[in-house]
Amino acid sequence: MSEIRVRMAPSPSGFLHVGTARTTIYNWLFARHNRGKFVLRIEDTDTARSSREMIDAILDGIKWLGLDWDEGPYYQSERTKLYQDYARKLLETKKAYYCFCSPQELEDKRKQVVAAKGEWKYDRVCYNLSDREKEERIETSIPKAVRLFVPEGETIFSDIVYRELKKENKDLDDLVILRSDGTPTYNFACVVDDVEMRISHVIRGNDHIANTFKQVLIYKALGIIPPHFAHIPLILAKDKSKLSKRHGATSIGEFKEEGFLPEALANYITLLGWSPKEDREMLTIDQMIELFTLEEVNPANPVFDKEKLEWMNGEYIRSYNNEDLLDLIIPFLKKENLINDDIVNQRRGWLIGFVVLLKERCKTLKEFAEKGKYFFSFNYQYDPSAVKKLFNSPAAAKMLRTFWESLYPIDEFKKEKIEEFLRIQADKMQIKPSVLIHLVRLATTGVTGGPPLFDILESLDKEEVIKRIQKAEEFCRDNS
RNA sequence: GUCCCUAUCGUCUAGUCUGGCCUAGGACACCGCCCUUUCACGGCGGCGACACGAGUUCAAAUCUCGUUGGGGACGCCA
Repeated sequence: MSEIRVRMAPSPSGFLHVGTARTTIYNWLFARHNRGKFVLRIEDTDTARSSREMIDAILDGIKWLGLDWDEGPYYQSERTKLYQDYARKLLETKKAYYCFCSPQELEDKRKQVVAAKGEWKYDRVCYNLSDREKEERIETSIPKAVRLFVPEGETIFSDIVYRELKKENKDLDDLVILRSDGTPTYNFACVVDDVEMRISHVIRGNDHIANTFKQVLIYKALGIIPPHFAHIPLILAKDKSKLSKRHGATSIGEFKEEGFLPEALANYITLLGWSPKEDREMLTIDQMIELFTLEEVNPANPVFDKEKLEWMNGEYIRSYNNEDLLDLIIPFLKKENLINDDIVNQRRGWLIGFVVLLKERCKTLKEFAEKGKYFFSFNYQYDPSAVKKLFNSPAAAKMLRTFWESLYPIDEFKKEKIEEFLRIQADKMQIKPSVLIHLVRLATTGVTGGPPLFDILESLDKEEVIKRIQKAEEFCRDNS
């Protein structure tokens, strides 16, 4: 068997979308599984909609996911002459012909036909021109595009995911392969590049199935055996419509900002439409490479379920070692202005403690900054519904006062010691320890949930704890 | 409108190609219990699906046809 070569060919008219990301992963996994090559090609023939910024965003997204490429990126915009050579070949062999119709003319005709409830199809006026008429138009330099002549019959190809796909050629019309400005259209550039790059397997979204029939026709006209095709199902949003901006995060960059780990996202996305069987879900990249096959890709379109991605991300967070995890969290803490470089350099041990306390409670990296805000700042609000229940009486204020006063004598502010003192105070007040615990938790963190209280208090340290409880005592008094 | 694809719990899926092992398995979510100062994590349990209708067969989630639902494509965009 000849070398396995696949390619990903994003068009830089947007950021790296989850759908594109998954197609990239499938291509990459297939290449690695078969010890083949993965080529990156930027389809930027539409210069008006392409920008360097988008290209970089896409490249960064691919790298962030932990993927790489063996060749490229190639840029179609730099290969115009190549496409023209191929088009010339087709003109010479009469598999293609010049079309002098202006876009405006065609649009008018199309509108007319559609208005009369007819089926619009290019009417081949230019194909039917006499030789003299053709020469005349060429001489007067009327802009001319090149169209592929679609013969009668049917076009069939075998798809690795969808099995045999068939289409009557009469349902296709003579497609433009070279625009009047000399640039290639997508289908043509795609075929020429896949040929030139010796692509063995074309793996892309199933929204390209209709294009594939046209491309197969181009291969045939060129007298070249087409590559293998594998169309993969499209990712849908929760309401089963196409995944778009209004459904929340759809670009890889957004997931990064929300604190998702690349390996979690890659793992989850790979499982949309493919299963390793044996009820396995948590897969390392190496395991995915080993197990991935295109034949097992499910042909139906899956729905993107962010909740499951969050669960999976939590699994990855919990499996991380604390040191590495902290490094991943630091940017998020900085972004919220909770820490600065001094704290990172001088209090790393303390930060590790913070990570340990929150790691089982966060599904994303960003949540460390959200749920852990009170570790760094007194700038938090008391949860209103908790205030109603707990900070509602002079008695509560008194309990808080008794407790913070009792903290002064503790010289070693360690959790065991604090707990011991709290239990003694509760006993003296003739209340259950849990009552006091809840009060102190709300006072020192503003919320009712979170890591074990005594760990939090030790982490905050004595001065800070006393200050916070004093403030809560005041609040409590004003509130009752 | 025309053409193409698709259909197992709410969601991702195993099982479908090679009918019987399926009173349909797992995961997320949800609910309950246990652990526990709280929230989580973890453990245990529960809820929950073969879209519908014909046909083939001793036997159908699995094969065939139709219906319905969903998706996609119909550009001198990619």
